[in-house]
Amino acid sequence: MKKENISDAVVRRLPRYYRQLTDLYTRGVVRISSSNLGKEMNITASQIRQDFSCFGEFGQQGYGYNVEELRSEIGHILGVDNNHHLIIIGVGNLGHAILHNFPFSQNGFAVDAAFDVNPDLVGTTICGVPVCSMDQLESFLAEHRVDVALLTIPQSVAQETTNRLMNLGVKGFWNFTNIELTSDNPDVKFENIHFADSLLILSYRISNR
Amino acid sequence: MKKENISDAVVRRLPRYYRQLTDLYTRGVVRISSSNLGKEMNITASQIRQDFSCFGEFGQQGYGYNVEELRSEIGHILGVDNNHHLIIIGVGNLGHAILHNFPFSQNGFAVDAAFDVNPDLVGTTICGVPVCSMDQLESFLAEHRVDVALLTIPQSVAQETTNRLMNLGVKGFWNFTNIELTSDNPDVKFENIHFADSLLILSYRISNR
DNA sequence: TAGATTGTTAATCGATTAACAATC
DNA sequence: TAGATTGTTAATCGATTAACAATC
Repeated sequence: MKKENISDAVVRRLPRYYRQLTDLYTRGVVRISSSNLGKEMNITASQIRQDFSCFGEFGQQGYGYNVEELRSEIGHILGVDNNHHLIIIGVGNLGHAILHNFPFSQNGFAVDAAFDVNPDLVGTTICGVPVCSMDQLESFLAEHRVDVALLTIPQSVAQETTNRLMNLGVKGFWNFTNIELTSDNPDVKFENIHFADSLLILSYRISNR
Repeated sequence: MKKENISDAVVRRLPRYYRQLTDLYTRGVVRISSSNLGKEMNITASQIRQDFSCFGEFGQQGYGYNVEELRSEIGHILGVDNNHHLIIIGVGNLGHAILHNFPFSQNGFAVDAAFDVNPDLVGTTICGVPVCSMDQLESFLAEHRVDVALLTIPQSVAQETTNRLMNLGVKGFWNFTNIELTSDNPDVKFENIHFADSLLILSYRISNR
């Protein structure tokens, strides 16, 4: 159990472990060894044991890992039981779609409000989430703890809106705009969904044989 | 100029270079050195030169890189001028949003058709793209070349639909469902947008200090 | 020419894999 | 107990960084 210096590569594998273990759990599998888990996921058993050992000792020699317990441990590491609070900035087509489809609560997030500049939307409620005016950001954040802002706004206002939210204390940004956001506060974390980058990577792969 | 064994890490950086160079180009910047590009992108100059040198010699000693030319070279490597053809499988909220918002043509893709099981949608046209029945997949693919299928369908049918499309010759899958798709044909390429994984990575980062 | 900057080779660093003693 | 499988240390592999001769 080291707990220090967890590499980015390890962290990026955790959600996939969590997904696989959830799947095993719902299939009724009680225990699994690193080598069998590796076979299912196309990962070496070594890597799996190495990854888990960054966070603790979750297995038992001669037995392997208890699926339910390991799933819960990894969920805990990922913070799914932290009851995070999220707001949505920008309720266009994409914001709408995510609000409708994405299982926020399953991933430990509560969506407290959405914000948009469109006066036709302000005052309405979408999937139980009230849509507020962007002018209300300051007053809302004065009263509510917000851990993550989901950004589905035009590129042109993305960085300035991020700055505004950072000044109001928001530390996590789930960025769906296709630009790189920056902060000089190292406590502020960005996670990007760059659609275009993803499609271009696929484009590369199908273009070269 | 090696051209063999381009690592995944390098490929995943290419779209970001492309984005940055597009930005520089629209800002009217004519030339840039690896060290200045590195400063803007928070990457070492070494890495930039190493990355580019996988594909050719695009710079000039004492001068640096011509922005317009380098941008065009990287675009070419990514295949943006290959006129790829794409179909959308599943026109729910997310499929709709992507169809409305995503600049396919800017990234070298033409959207030829969308497919859905919902009879209310079949026969309509969304953003100039005809929505067809899933039953028409076979006949459509018999007549049209399709390079990529964008999947925004329920998890429960994702792998079987993928198999069906692979049998019809589709080699690229842009997967928005939150499961891992597999193929035993090594020519078939998957690129995933795993929303939940992304949010959980952010959840981890904001949970641990 | 002198200064700047490339492309590439060599050195370093970090991540993955292999091996194995510990132990359930 | 014997077999299985962990957690961890050591070995290997690959990716990033540094250095520098080549040259515009």
